[in-house]
Amino acid sequence: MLKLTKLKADSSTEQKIRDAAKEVFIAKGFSGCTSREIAKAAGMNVALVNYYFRSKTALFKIIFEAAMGDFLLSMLDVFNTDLPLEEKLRNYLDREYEFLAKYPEIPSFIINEMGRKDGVHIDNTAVFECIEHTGIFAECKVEQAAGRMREIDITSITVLMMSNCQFPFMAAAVIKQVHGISDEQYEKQLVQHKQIVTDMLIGYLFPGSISNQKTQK
Amino acid sequence: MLKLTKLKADSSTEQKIRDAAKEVFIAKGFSGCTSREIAKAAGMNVALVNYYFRSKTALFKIIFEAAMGDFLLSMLDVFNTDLPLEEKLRNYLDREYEFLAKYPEIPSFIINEMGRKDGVHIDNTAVFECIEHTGIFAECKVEQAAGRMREIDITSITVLMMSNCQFPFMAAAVIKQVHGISDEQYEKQLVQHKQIVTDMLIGYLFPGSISNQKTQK
DNA sequence: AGCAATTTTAAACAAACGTTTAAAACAGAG
DNA sequence: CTCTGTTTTAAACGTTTGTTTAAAATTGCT
Repeated sequence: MLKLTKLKADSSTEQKIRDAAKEVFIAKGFSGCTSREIAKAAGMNVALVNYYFRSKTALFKIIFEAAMGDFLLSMLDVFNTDLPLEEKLRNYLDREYEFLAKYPEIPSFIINEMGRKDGVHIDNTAVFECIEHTGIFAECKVEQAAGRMREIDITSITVLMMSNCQFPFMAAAVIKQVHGISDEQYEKQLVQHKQIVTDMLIGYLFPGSISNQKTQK
Repeated sequence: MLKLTKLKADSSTEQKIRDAAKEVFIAKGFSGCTSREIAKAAGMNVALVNYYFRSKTALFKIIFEAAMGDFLLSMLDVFNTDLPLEEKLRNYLDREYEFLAKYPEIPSFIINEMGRKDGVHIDNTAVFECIEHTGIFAECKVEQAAGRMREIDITSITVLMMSNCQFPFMAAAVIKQVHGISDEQYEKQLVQHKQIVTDMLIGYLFPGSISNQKTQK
């Protein structure tokens, strides 16, 4: 055999570094952590980080794109169902809060790193068309034309959804400090905030819907 | 005279460093920039940063608290008017979008730095009571008791407001890249998004208000 | 002018950074 | 066991980091 010994390598060490890097990068950002910190978190020597992944920058790109992917995947398979639009959006909100409860730091991570002057740049067409391919946008336009959905451009709809899902997790530290509430209290807060957000968004986007006639409280 | 010469010092150099630090810190965060970068932005020698402000950390605290103050002040004098609550919230949304158009990076800055494990910690009671002292929360409870405002806890109300104001500015880079729109296009987007947010929030918080009967576009 | 205090500078400091090296430890095949 | 390629280690690399130093320039006062 020529060089098939290489195939077994990708299990332990490389994956441990990848996992540690994911945790550290997402928690602290690219410039907020060091190669040695990642190595230590993985229980490895510093040199191994560059042995498996050429450089800190190269490793970061891998982690970032994976995070971006996880985030996208979570929304895509909600949109790929064939429920009515309103139910799809309800499910999206459910899923989003569920995802964010599990990975609350990912939106900050993506937003910060993409906002940096010298930050990462994604293939914009890929992400957008990935979502558009689910037909969700077309579906919105159909509902809007039928008068069942409020006439708002797609961009604003997505910003409304993202704002009300992601911000409560991104600003958790500030909100907890300002309102002087504990971690457990804020978790409960988030549960009821999800309900409020759902009521508000569905009520606003589908003004005539039967599901929000006198559903206040 | 003993040592009154010191009084004139605070005009030029010190202020230039402060201004440069504000710009650089807010744009890149504490760990995203260096002392030398700040000095260069101010056109000064590195040592002067530590001559006027003991350390990078000390300078950062000053900048952070100033940013926090600016942000608070902007909302406080809206709440200190004696307009009806609904008008107050409308004005708040106006002011917030105006402020954020001018300083779009401040929310990210505050949220990121306060979210860091070893990040800055504010005097939580100070900020909260500063807002409470305007009577805005009491006013909400009065309106809620009178059945004119939806029964939602104060925390959720503030989170709703902040989410829909701050997030569109914080995530600007991501949204622009994903939707493939230019800076100018996104500015227009924000103008109409403000209107949408206002309609939605007012409509949700004051369900019976005359100002949102059939105001859909 | 001359003097004392303040402000600015260039240089240096140790520590930490990302990255590379060269040798050691390990694995599998003959 | 030996040999070969892969994985891991400790050490060092040249920079850059925040900070300090000590000398130079500047200022304000008499």
